[in-house]
Amino acid sequence: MLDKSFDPLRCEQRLYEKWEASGAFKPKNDPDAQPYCIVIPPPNVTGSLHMGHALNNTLQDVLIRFERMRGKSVLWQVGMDHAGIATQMVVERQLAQDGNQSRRELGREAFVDKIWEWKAKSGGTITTQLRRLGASCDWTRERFTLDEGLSRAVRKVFVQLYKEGLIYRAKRMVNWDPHFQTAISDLEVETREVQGHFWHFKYPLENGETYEFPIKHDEDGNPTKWETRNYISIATTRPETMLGDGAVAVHPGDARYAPIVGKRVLLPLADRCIPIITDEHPDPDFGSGAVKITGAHDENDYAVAKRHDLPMHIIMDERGAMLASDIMPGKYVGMDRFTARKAVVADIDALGLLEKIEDKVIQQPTGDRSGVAIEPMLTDQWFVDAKTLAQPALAAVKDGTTKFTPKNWEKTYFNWMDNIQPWCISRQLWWGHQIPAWYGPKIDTETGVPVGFGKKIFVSDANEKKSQQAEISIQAKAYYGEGAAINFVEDVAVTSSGTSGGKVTSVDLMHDPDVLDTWFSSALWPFSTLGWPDETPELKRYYPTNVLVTAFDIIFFWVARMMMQGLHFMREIPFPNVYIHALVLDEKGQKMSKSKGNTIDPLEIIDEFGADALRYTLTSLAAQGTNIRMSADKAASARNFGTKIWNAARFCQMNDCVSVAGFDPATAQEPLNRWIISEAASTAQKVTTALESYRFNDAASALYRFIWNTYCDWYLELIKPLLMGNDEAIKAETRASAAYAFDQALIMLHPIMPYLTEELWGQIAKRDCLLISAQWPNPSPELIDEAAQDEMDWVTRLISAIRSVRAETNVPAGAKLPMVVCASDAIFREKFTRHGDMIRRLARLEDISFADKAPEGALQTVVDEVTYALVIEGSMDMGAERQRLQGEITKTIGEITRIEKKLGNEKFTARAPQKVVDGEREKLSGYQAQRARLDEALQRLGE
RNA sequence: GGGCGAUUAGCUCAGUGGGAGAGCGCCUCGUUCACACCGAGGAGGUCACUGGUUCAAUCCCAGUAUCGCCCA
Repeated sequence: MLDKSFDPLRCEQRLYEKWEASGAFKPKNDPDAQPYCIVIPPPNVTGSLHMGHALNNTLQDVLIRFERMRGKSVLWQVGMDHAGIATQMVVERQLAQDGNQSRRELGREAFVDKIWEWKAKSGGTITTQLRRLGASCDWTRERFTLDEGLSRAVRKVFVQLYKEGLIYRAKRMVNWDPHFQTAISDLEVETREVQGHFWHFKYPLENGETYEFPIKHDEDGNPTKWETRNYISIATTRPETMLGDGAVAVHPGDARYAPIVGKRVLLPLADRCIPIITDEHPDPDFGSGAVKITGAHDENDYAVAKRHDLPMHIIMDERGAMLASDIMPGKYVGMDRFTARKAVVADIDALGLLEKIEDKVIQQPTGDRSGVAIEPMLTDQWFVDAKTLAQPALAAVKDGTTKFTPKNWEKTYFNWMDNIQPWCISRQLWWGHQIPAWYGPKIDTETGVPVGFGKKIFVSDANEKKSQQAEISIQAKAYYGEGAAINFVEDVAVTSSGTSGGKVTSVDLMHDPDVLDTWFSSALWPFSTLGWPDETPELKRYYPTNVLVTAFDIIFFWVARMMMQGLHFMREIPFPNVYIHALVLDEKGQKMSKSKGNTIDPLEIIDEFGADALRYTLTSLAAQGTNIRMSADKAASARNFGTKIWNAARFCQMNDCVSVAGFDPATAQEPLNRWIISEAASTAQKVTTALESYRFNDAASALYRFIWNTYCDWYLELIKPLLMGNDEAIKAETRASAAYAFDQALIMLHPIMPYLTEELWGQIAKRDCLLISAQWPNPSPELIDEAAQDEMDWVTRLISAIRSVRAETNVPAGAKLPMVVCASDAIFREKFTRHGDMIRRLARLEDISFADKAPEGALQTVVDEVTYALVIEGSMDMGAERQRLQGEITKTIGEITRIEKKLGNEKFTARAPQKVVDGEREKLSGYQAQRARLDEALQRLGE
């Protein structure tokens, strides 16, 4: 006998282990089975399960379990990425807390060892949590982006792209994170609005020169008043950058400054002169119309500086402190950028050159992980020519080879791909794939002498340090000459080279210390995890994968980059479908975030309500194109749904409704049984179609309706009299049908609520296999019996109508009333012979008789043009009954008027489809007949 | 500034060119041997606004308003 209810905490782990041990998580070893593969969007090794993961992985698991039950050979490829910055941050913080040496004190190798230790001990919390969620991924194939195999793929891709000219090293403006002291990609920078200032400075003209600056204008904009100025006014939100100014720019059409263009200003504090130039960049209507140009520290200024060949002074070091150089006044050297900002403002003020300070809301670029202001900096970095790689990726979506669901996300994808920028892939970190490039000096073509360390680059995709150095040595000797001794050094500051007799005798090479962006390896995920660059059977069988399931905020990170790399290296898209699901918000519709403190921990929901409840909630809310507001209340009602199913199973068990081997649902005779079999079949169609088209909420609600509203509320109630009757044949058929329909429900609900369904599956009957491996329903259309559906529809409507009358006229709930059916034809009597017991029981009737007319003073209701009279003892509330009937009549008249008006419109009858017109006529006559019955009923009540 | 989306019952949200739906909440009744994490019944909505297309618009189109998100 089943317990009173399902106990998730007691069952979940046991069931999960059973599934895993059964081998169900591994692809089916059947060459004829159709392959189906999803690669998990790799969670970050430092991460723990949040609601977004819970949704993302629930939906993947629903698809995976569904396709597995459909008999496909299913691979859910799982794994994690190494999350360069995040992981390094976590371990550095931990070292600091434990009072250990810092990263730099420890040295690179020891530090990386520490990270591996950390990973072994604390990394990958999320994989345990995915198990709790019920994710049925193939753990035997779990991968990590820093695995040997995946690292090999990364090196191969890097080297090939380099040789193809699609990866290059260049000095460009990058987003520099002074906290982590590394470059980061555009996508890791978020713009935050902060309260800042606009400082207006005066830059005096060289040698005290003056000019006439217009200060008043007439209506036509012609100047009417001038003042004599010996300075040019500029404004800035980042005063400290003025120390690196290379020019002041004005718009070429700006007449105010025409007299001084080409002259120079004396840059205050720095005491050097910079030119006044013209460029299209300054907006004459904004501020003073003059702009300071700091070519090395601002994206726009960089463009101007390049156009005019201005010097680009790098004024900060990697920590954002002022850098010693010949242009940097000693006073500021070593000052943090924000300290320097204050100092510069104070010093300018002291010189009397601070014109004014305005408050201003600044769009501050901020590191999404560090939270500090990002500094645009001119540095040497590696870049991917994303524009070129984007072209095939763009085309594949344009021509429908890869489809987005919902489709409108394609626009977002196009928009980003069309405006794609070179992708900065080098990171000044230690945790990650070290860039497989080695630097050496370039041979001067004139003198034959090695010059300019770093100007010559060698690459190798070999796997071991030794073989890399061997390969690089061969390349180096080919370049520097066979006689050159090749030394590998660790520090760029100590490189040397030797020459003798015009030949290179020795040369130092250095491995690039930087690592690649984590996303560089994640982009290879759909094929690197399947074994590439080896031609493994998995790669052959499962690439392209079937669908990528992810949230929209990751379209740029994953989808776009996986598309680019997949197409380039596999010559084929990585997935034909991209399903973009909702974001999970809190109850108030706000993004969940730790800083806001409004997160809902999925594990807490699992602890309280069970994994199934969480999964059902998320699935039922996963409507396309909308976001999800999560709350514990919603999980509670999903839990209640589970309890309902559990108790239906208990009922079946108590009544010996156990699935019968070899039972053919098509042979059922009883309309009631034929009906529930029909309903199960049409539910199967709905759920299958819904899951095939990623309409998860439709699948969930179809199952909810079938199980709760159809099976529990009606079917189980209706079979009670049959099960208590004496007809053994009917009882047997009913038991078998009840068990069959329930099994169907369990099977179809399994992908969404795997634990509870598996537990019931095992408990209520002897089975050949676990539910996870059971076969998905593929009901033949002949199981759908419209006549049975119509008949049971009538039964349920009649019962509802009688219950409604009873409740509205305050008939005591327990009272059993006799009912008179005001119809006498044989077919009708026969219906009651078949279903009388059920109707009597559910409508609480004592006895059903037939007559032409309703008896005086009875409650009456009309269903399908037939009047049913409930005879009650003693006096009833005539007023209430009259009011009730009058209400029904009013409603009916409303319908009649509406349809008559429609049918009275000649254009309608002429132009609307015949089917619609006929339908309306039929409805009209139905309502008219009903109204006649209701009128009679009212009259019979008497005055 | 550009783009996307939303606006339907008290709340959260589905949905459809032809009779407005669910869950939760609310009201009334009920502990009949699956289930009170329940059952029965009920109240509650000019489907944001203004135009247009159509025989017919909550749905399609245009515009307006409000809100949200992404990008600059």
